[in-house]
Amino acid sequence: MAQSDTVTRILDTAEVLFAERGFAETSLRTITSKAKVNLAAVNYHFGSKKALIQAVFARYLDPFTQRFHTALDELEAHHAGKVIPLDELLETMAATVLAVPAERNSLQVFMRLLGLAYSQAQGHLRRYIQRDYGDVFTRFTELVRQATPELPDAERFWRLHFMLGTVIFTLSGLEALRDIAEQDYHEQVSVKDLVRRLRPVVVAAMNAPLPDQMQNEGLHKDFHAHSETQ
Amino acid sequence: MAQSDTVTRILDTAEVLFAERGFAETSLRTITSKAKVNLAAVNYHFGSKKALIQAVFARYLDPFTQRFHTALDELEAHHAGKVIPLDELLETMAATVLAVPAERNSLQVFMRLLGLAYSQAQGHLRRYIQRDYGDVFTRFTELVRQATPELPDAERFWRLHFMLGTVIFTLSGLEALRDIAEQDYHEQVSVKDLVRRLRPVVVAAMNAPLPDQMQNEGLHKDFHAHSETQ
Amino acid sequence: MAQSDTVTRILDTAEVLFAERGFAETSLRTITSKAKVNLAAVNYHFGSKKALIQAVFARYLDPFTQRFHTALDELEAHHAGKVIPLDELLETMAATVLAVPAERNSLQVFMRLLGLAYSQAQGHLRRYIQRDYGDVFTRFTELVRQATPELPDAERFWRLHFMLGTVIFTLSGLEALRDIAEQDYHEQVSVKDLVRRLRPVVVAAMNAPLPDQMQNEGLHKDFHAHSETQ
Amino acid sequence: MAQSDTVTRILDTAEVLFAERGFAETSLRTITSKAKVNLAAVNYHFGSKKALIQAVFARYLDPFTQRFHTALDELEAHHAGKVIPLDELLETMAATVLAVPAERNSLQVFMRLLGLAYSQAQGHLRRYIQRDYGDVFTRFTELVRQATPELPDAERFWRLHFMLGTVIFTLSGLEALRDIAEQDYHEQVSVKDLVRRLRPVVVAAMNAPLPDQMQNEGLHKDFHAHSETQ
DNA sequence: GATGAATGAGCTTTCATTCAT
DNA sequence: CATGAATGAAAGCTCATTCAT
Repeated sequence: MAQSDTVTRILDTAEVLFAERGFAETSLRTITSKAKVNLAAVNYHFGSKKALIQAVFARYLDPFTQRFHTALDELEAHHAGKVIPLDELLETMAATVLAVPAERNSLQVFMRLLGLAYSQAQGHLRRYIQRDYGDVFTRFTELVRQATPELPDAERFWRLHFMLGTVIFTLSGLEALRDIAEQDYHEQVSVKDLVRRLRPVVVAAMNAPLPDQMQNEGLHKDFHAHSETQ
Repeated sequence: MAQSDTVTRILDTAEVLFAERGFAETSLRTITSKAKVNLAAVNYHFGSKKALIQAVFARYLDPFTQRFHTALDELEAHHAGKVIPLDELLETMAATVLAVPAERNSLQVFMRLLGLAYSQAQGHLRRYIQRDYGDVFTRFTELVRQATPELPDAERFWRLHFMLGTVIFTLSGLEALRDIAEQDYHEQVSVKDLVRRLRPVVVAAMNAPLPDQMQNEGLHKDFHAHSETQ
Repeated sequence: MAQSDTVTRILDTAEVLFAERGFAETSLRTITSKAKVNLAAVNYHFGSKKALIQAVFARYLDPFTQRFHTALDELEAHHAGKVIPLDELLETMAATVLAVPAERNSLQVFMRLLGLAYSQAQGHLRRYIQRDYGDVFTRFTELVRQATPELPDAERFWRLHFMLGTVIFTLSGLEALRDIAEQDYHEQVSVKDLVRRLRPVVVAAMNAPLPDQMQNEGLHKDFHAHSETQ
Repeated sequence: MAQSDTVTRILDTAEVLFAERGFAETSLRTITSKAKVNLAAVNYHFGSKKALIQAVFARYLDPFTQRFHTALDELEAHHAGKVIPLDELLETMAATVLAVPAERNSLQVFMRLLGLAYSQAQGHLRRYIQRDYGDVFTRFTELVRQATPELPDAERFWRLHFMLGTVIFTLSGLEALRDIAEQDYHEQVSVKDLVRRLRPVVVAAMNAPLPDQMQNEGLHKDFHAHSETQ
């Protein structure tokens, strides 16, 4: 068996299993036996389980960042120094996200990885992503800034993360939600359907009116009546 | 040591550790040694690790569902059979969510737990929550339906989950995001600030225009140009 | 709940479970939960699991030894100093064995317990039985000795145990064997049937000719041809 | 350390310990520490404790069935279609049983396993033996049938099991009985001695006169006087 | 007299990793 | 280059027993 074969099969199998069960719940034994490679092959080729996780991630993020940079280059060239409209930015990102995954399930893997990267407080994954792939996000954020000049910086930061949450949560939990939706509405949803549904929502969210200034807490009593300071 | 003491200490410790690391990554040994109780105490009081996880959820969800039912009762009484506006529904929910956690950090813990419950595809947790706590969500969803009569049912379902993703992602990753925001915008964000920011976004998202009908995939080529069927 | 009630229920439950699964495979938890008594009740009433096991035995062996002594008294009185024939001794024993158990199945339970007591080599049970109930067996053995004067002592010892094996094995595995017999021969067997079948076999076995003296191993080659020294 | 070494040492050690204490009373920790192999080695090589037990068994039964088939082949060839006398069948079986074990104690293991296989009502072991090794016993039983044409089928079935009980009980409890015999009769008994003693007993038992027909229960009152219906 | 709570020891099994070949 | 064997650590869980009330 050629090396590339072994490595690829490990990655393919790991990707699917990670998406199905999570990282801790997926053992190397399960991966290697399903991939029909030797148990020691993961450690041999990747060094450790953690490195395998990052390799699974890299196989996604490397082409993504490359394509995304290229797509943003084209977009900037096309608009020739003028501001790029928000919806075009979002559509470009969506198109790139959808363009990358070659196999079934892997978009979900990607989203789940992103979700974990954010939610795990200790976060070796977050640092790893920030370090290796932070540039393209910074570039994208800057373009969004130019497209929404009226938004205060902090507000934009939060709204981008609100939307990141929407997308990651929806796509990483896709399987579960799809089950429920199918059961309740007899509707077969594809990722494309979801992205179509997401577009107007994300645009509307980004363009929502600014919140009231919080001049005095007392004025918002019905909303925050029982909340404690956290 | 009184029973309630041991049980409470296990729950308190487990809650924090689960939220920090996830369920699989948190061993009973870690929980019990940190809680300074005997290792066998978890199995004695809860029966299994799985049952402990559900007990951690129950401690949040039981008072939540109770309060939420009460709050919805009051809201319905106040509106006397007429349709309750969407923003009042959302504010009621937000107020209830904020009212439940009694200790510091626990809103974040709760949200992180909810996020985990959704993202674990095999989902004994999801089934458990659906079974034991589904009623109040069904009731809430029905009220939202009356408040948004123009939305198709499926669309409403997805938008509610989009917003659920926004809220869960933001609040569960609060610590990490707070760090970044503070670093970049020198802004101290509280949960209240976030909720204030969330309100117009959520309302706008729910009221966003309907997506274009997907009559023909070819028509949306700039959006889906490179995507494969998933 | 009266004490006797608790004690009796523990004994009743333990007896059945021990017979079904063996001693080590039956936990106090299983016993107490099935008997619907407190987990600590066994230790409270009996002191330890080992003591419970012995109590289960005592409940059978105490009345057995008492009745057996009485029956042997009567037999000796009836024969007035003369030798008691072997078949009368055996029938007396059989009758006593059958007379003891009061409930359904409990003869089988008793036999299974006896079998366990013998087969467990470390044998605190064997010592316990020997110590507390050895007398009546010694008395019986002596009477058998008088009834079979031609048998060397060692030979008699072994043949008695051979027959003990026959009886214990057959009666303790009664359920399984009954299934097979019923399936193959469409025959409903009762304990009485078995005892009827056992009688001529046991008598013939006890009266079998003495084995050849083992003067030289080479003379018995067809029998021991391939055996090693053990 | 070569694989065969580790596997063999585990089997050798397990065999002895199982025979000494039983299965449930023998922990993998005890086995592996005594065999001086890693605790995980049992699960690595055998998969589970249950599989180890069956492997211990198989190491005995595989050569036994093979040899026994061969020996019966030879016996049939020698008698050229004519009926094989009972004592030759029994001696052939005894010789095969004794020929197999390579190490000390393993005959006892074998017998104890057989005893357990029969006495455990739920019986995963009995099913396993029946499935994998039933053929040779069926063949043997048929030859015994031809050798004892005068015996009713049911009677033969029961007598074979009576004798099976004798053999299993005696040999599986050998250690205990040996202790007693040594103490009482100052006699060193070997397995060979026992087999020599067993031969005439078994033959006599198989050839014992048929029991009285049970025409009327009342006629056997002295035998069953005190017995209840079971 | 009886029990719910608690405990320390030990169980089988699985883990990621390493090693010798 | 690759792998079967092996390993130390740790996992979840069950055990008989004890203790405070």
